[in-house]
Amino acid sequence: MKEITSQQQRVLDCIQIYINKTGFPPTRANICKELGFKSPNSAETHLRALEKKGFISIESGASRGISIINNQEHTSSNNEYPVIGLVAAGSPTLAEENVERTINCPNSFFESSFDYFLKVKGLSMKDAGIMEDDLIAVKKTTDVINGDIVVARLDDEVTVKFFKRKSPKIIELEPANEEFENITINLERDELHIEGKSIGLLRKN
Amino acid sequence: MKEITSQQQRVLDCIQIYINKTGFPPTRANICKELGFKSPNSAETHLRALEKKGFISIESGASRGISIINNQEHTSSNNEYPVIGLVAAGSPTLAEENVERTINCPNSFFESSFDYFLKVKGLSMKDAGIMEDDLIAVKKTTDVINGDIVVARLDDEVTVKFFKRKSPKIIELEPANEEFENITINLERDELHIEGKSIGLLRKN
DNA sequence: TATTATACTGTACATATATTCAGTATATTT
DNA sequence: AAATATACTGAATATATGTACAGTATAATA
Repeated sequence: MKEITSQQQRVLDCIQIYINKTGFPPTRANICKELGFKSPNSAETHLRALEKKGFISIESGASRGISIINNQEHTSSNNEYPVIGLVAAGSPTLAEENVERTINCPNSFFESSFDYFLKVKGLSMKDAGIMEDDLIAVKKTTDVINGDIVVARLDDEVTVKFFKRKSPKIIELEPANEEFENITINLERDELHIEGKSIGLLRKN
Repeated sequence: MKEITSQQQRVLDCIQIYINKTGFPPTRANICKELGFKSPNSAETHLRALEKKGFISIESGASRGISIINNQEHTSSNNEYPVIGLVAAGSPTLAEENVERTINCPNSFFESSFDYFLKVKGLSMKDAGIMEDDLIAVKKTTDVINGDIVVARLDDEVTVKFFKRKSPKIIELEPANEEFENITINLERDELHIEGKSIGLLRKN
């Protein structure tokens, strides 16, 4: 996609504003009136340039047949995010049988992007404000630092805990509840999988 | 707004689907083709009926000048919800100076509709999983029952607590933290305002 | 019983609209 | 120096489109 010129940006903005205001795209004449052009061909050539550069698509022959092409990243569109039950055994996969339902949520809802909601079982993180059946927004990543709330898997056991690296080979998974004990992992002996980290929380009363 | 008929619903759906697919509304002829009508006037009369009942608006003379009117409640559209800081004194009004920012969120995000997010100060509800700076989704209502987490105001002091009615005249506001004490209110002496109740919670790590 | 709303077909037409062609001018690229 | 992209005016036109008019038919309402 080539660079957009400032005039073309004005035209593109004009189209978006017109759609927001009326619910349907403008005609060439509408654009001319909005931007002060005196010939419909002024709008036409700009539209063709925008189409060529991939910012809009034009349905040939159709009146008001302009649609703005959303380049995924930038827009604040919504997605259906899967809700996965935290089963005591097994990796929290996105396989269909593990998806309880989905939640529609803006892509940029939390500070960072995320991949799924995990439904929390138990109260091992209660002092961190994570209660039973809360949904934590999980970002799939292994890039975690001390203090992160991580979704960790030891063999087939999945838990949500604070991450703390004690030494290059020793990691501790700390609960936020006096009644639970730290889990110490020696990476030379035990296999630890970091499935992701929590970047937000959702609770529906 | 009168009842919509099943055929009118088909036409309305057709319009929405057409917009989703193409980015602009259909013509009469488009609707006829989609629904199998043989006369453009079939679409026209349905459109006029939908307009009369308030489901759409039609811009006279404009081609494809149809826009669907969102009747707030029903649609799964998004809204900007204000985030209000829990100031120790004063009612949590939606006045501009109290709105820290807004959060875009589907209208049907929580089980019930709600009016604003309240940013929580302090840890008086920590055992209920409500931590400092958490955002609780507040529905403006005075219709609360025992066990509800309510936003209550005593004079100018606003707090979030469990609601418990002890007797017709006595209400207790219970914190969820051993270090805090119950607040007992005698409605004959003290003035209690229930600003709303919490119907959900949002935390951004 | 008359009226109104719903649900269509079919024809006709004014006008709303996309789109082409002919120019002018400037800036950038090859 | 030639070609291409940008940024317009102005006029012309085929067609896309809204919309009115004339019918038919059924069901609900006053």
